[in-house]
Amino acid sequence: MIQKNSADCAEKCVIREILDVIGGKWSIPIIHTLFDGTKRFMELERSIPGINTRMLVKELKNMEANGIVERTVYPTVPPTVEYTLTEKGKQLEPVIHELHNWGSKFVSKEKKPSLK
Amino acid sequence: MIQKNSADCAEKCVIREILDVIGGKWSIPIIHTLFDGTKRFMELERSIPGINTRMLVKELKNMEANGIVERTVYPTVPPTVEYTLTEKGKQLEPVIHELHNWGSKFVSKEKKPSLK
DNA sequence: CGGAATCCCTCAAGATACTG
DNA sequence: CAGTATCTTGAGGGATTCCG
Repeated sequence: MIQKNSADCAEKCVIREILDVIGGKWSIPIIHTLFDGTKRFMELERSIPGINTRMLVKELKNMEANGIVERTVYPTVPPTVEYTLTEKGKQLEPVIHELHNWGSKFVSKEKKPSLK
Repeated sequence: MIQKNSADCAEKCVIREILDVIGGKWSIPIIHTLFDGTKRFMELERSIPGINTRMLVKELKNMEANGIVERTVYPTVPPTVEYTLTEKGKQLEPVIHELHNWGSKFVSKEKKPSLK
């Protein structure tokens, strides 16, 4: 039996932190795109339909701050910036896989009312 | 065309749907509490420090609409309402486990700047 | 090209008070 | 007890313009 108080809260807090990283609207699409390998800023922008500049910048900064992606700047003119998944970021694969696995079993087979 | 393939977009959409279910601030704590078994409304409220009535109701309704929990009403006075994880809800365990597993490897060891 | 700065809007989330 | 009903705040997200 799991301990029900302090350790319990800690576990929830950890998951909260994770969701702060991958819970954003564009986090998964970005990570998913970067699974293919290093991408430039504009490549990401083009690879992810619907995202806008500000959101991409914001998410990338958040991910960088959380050690998910690495940002590399090449001093060219015009500037070249590349984004790569870190080891920490790459290890999100089983998480996303499990998410997708659960989803393929249940979600989108039914209709969700989306009550407001 | 623009996308690599259509299954790619579908996959992302599915994960989006999942995060709509478990991405809420209180979703995981509630699910986690319900892993212990059926709980009454007030038991949930007491088991989850910091949550307020409105949020608990809202999350539970959302989860019920998504087939994660089942709501059972007993016609007593005062009313008795019980919440139980459905099979679909129970199968979130590997997902949460994988989330936690990733988190315990990386999160909370470093410090997150939480830049704005 | 890769952002930063601004403005704007919607909605998640919180605090309380009330009710069948 | 198990919720509604309101009001309020703030964060997340979007569109656009500007800059080195």
